[in-house]
Amino acid sequence: MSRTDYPVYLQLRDRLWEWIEAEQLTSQQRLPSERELSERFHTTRVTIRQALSQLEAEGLIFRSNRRGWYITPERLRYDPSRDVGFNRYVTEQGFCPRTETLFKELTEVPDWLSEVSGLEAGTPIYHVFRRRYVDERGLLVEHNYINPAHCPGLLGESTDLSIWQMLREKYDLRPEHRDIEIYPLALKGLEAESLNVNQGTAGLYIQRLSFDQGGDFLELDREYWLHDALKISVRIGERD
Amino acid sequence: MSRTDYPVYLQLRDRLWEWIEAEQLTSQQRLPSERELSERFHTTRVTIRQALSQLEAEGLIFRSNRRGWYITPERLRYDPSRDVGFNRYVTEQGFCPRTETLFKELTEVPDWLSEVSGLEAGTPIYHVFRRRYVDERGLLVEHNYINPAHCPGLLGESTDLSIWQMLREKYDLRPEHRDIEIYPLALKGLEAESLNVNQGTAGLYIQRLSFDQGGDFLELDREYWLHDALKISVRIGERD
DNA sequence: TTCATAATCTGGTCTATACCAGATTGGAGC
DNA sequence: GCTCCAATCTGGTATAGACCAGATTATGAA
Repeated sequence: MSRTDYPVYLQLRDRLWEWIEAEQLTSQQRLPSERELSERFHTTRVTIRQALSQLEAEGLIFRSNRRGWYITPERLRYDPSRDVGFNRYVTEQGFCPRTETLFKELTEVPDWLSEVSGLEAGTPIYHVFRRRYVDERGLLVEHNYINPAHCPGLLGESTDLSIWQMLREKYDLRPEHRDIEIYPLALKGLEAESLNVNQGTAGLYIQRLSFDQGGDFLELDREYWLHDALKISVRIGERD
Repeated sequence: MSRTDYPVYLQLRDRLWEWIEAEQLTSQQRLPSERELSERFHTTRVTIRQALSQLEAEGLIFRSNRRGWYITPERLRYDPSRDVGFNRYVTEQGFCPRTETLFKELTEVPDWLSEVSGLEAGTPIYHVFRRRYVDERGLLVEHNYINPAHCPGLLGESTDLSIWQMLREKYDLRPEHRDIEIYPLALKGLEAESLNVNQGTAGLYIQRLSFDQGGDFLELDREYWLHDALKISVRIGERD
């Protein structure tokens, strides 16, 4: 016996879920168009969109701008406390990674970065902006702000692979401690455009601030992930 | 010069933001009703709701069911790697905490818990379900599954304070290592109802699986937070 | 004053429709 | 086969209503 006073769009959400399971749709497969679905389920496009938005919030489906709705791939497991490069841990999980460098520049430390890093505002800083894909779906964009005092000439290197691997192998740099911040936010502006999603799409923000043994600022990493793309997984302890 | 091809609801989002700043609205203050806003900004309720939803996604405002829109309080900082009780770290940040135990029971280990904990399915397990407030806004609900082998009679104690403090002081239990998982999800079912939010509201899921020195399962913690309620903040390193 | 009830206000849901812009597709011409 | 362009398909945006249910407030009786 189902609750009859349940709103239509929630009933549709459940029916769509069941329909997707029954059809055995899998990762990256496309759903029928909204107009077709609204006919099939005897409702309007507005209401079917409400139901689809629910499934989107739950991470079952995602939208590709003006192309349609698709089944969301499995979440990527991610441990921000470790230094394993993106390409490596994506590959280890059986997916195909890709990184695009959207731009890189030598610029000046802005005020907000000065506050968290301890660097003096106006001094030089490397800034790299990259987009990362898994199985050809763009999952995140990332800003890296790197202290050039410890790695002169970094921008001449390729930034399509792990920056930390490069810092380690070329400049013998490794972080001594890190301040990590994580919180949900809405993707907007440059980040939303770069990921080709609508303004206000749910996302997850991950920030990592790395310092060396002497307490010097090494690097700031600001990642903007799609909300359905990852599952953070950390093991604490097993030491002392 | 503003982009004229910008959708109305995004212009409204920005104008609402500016209006809120100009009015100096602060934490927990109420916005005018949607009907009033749609008149004031010369648009329809549907469109104003789109703009409000954007600000909600950004965490600037939140809705209280059929009561209105309110300014979101500052995010709570939270470090899931530490054992500081909820009441303590909320108080330390200048807020007022409150915890309600919605129910507690002695039940049997379900299959999914058996898989992650190593306990045999069907064996007894304590289950506590609580709701936590900050400044009288319900921010999260939490399920605790506790291994009764290590703390007999736990349910007789009050669970409105820190469970870990009790485990530490009464039963001399402390976790040796933890597996933590964090990801965004949609609040639905029991969790949405308990927090008095609409089905599909954006949330953040935090799971902590704790084991003692011998590798025995101690406790599983499943927290469902409002997406705009917290900022996870962890320091890694400064050891070895 | 207290308490129940009625009126009112609020966001939540839903219909039916229209047009837009970007993405894709199909066909004409080379 | 190829390129280019037009037709078509897609989701995205917007209007103008309507009614509902829960929350709040005003009212009036005890």
